[in-house]
Amino acid sequence: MRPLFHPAIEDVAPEAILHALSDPNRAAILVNILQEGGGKACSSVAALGDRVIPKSSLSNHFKILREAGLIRSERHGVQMRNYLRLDEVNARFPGLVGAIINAYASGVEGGSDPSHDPSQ
Amino acid sequence: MRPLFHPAIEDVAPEAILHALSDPNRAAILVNILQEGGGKACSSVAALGDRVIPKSSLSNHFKILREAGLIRSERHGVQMRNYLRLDEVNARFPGLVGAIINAYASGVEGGSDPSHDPSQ
DNA sequence: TTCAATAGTTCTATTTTATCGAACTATGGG
DNA sequence: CCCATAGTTCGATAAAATAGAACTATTGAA
Repeated sequence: MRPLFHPAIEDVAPEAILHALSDPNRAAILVNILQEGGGKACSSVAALGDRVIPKSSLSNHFKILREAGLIRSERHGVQMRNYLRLDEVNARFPGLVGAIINAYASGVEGGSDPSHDPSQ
Repeated sequence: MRPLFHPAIEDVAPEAILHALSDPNRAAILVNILQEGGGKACSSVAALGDRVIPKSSLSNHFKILREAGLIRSERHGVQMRNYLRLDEVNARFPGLVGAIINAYASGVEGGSDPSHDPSQ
């Protein structure tokens, strides 16, 4: 099994990030990891909303996030832990990921905090 | 020929915008329109960089931008003029389009003005 | 050390989406 | 009416996403 490719931050392309996050599932995974902070396993996001995602699809989603430069995946024992590369990505593309996360949050995908009204 | 669908701004989804702009050609078209200001015809962006885009593909790109809520297309005589819906989109998703344009600009895709230094 | 369980990856077939040439439609002018 | 221009739609092919099934890696027993 090849050892998981992580692009250097200078090789990360905007289109890859946009493509990765143009899928609401993947955006939700990113937010999920962000909320944890400490490295999330694939299996712990097996369901997003009411939809159960097959693990082959999940694995692919993580791969796309990884190869877009958004996350780093490390094996810890039997499971894989995923960490955001936010600092690097923010240094390269200031405000990009934040604006995307805000955009998704302004819709009504109230996963954790549906108690406010953003912008209007 | 159906009269071109433009979504109401409140129906515009973040994933549609990200998907639309995850294609560098479409991002370049958007920037192109932005630089003009006054309504750009499809045919006037027939080539982006060194690549000539077939008009059926171009038409499709404009359609995707339009249905993502990013542009408005109006027929003026024999041609179609395309206008950004930036104010609306910015009101709904603050900073999103700007961050995306900046991200693309920080790479070296100098389509029309290669005479400057893009940050690093 | 062999076996089983867990966590993910890879393979493969199927579906979905994108691309682009060719044909078509719309508008304006001679 | 006919032609030119500008764009859309159609249709065939190519590329990408989805998800079930099989495989690999790691850990922890027996």
